[in-house]
Amino acid sequence: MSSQQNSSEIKLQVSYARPSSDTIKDANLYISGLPRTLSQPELEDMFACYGRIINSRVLVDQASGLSRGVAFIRFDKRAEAEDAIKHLNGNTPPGSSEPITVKFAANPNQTRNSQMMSQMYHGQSRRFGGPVHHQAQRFRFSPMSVDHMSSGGGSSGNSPSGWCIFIYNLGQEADEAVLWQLFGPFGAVVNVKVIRDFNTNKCKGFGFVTMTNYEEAAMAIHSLNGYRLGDKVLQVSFKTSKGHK
DNA sequence: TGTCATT
Repeated sequence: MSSQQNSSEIKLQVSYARPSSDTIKDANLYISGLPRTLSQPELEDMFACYGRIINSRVLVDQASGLSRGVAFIRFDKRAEAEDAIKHLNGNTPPGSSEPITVKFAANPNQTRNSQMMSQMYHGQSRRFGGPVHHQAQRFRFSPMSVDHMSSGGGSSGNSPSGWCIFIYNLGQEADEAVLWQLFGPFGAVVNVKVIRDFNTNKCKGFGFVTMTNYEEAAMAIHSLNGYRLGDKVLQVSFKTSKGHK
């Protein structure tokens, strides 16, 4: 009696590794700006007519479990991937308001070089160290009063497990610790991320913070928008999906 | 000055 089969069934696909060759090299695509509602099969449907899809993945935000609107698709051949870029890059999928970006994915092991490079410039990263913390603490709030509109309902930046905040005008040396320091005093912070250039590993000037409670997030935004960090003035707002005309 | 996440 086999007891392995319950109500759910998992199928494993096993195959020989494909021999590496130039025609199948660099056939991996990075797609961003996808509708958050798009599932992996739907994604594959969009791309299937340009070639044979070897595999695909939709990135999911760990905190919320929702799609991040970013995906990868590996085609069988590079020419197929190029074709997909030509036809789909900049297109707006039916029912969406936002064009997608389709381009070749960066190779993850390129990161190593740049990370080593950034260690060599270790020298001057303490510029925002000290006073940041107590500046933010001046904006106290009362945590007792904030539970009635915790999540949901809004139209920007919210998700089942938090409110996503966009922070613009971070310095190149900014890191996650700075974001924790800035937003932590305002309430429950679920997650922070500094967006870095893939090649240089320098901060691209912006980042994201997810906070659990709407009122705390709103207070943080109110207080930190316009805040001077190092020699830059931050712009802080709920995350939008890009293009806000 | 300018803006949304690279498995």
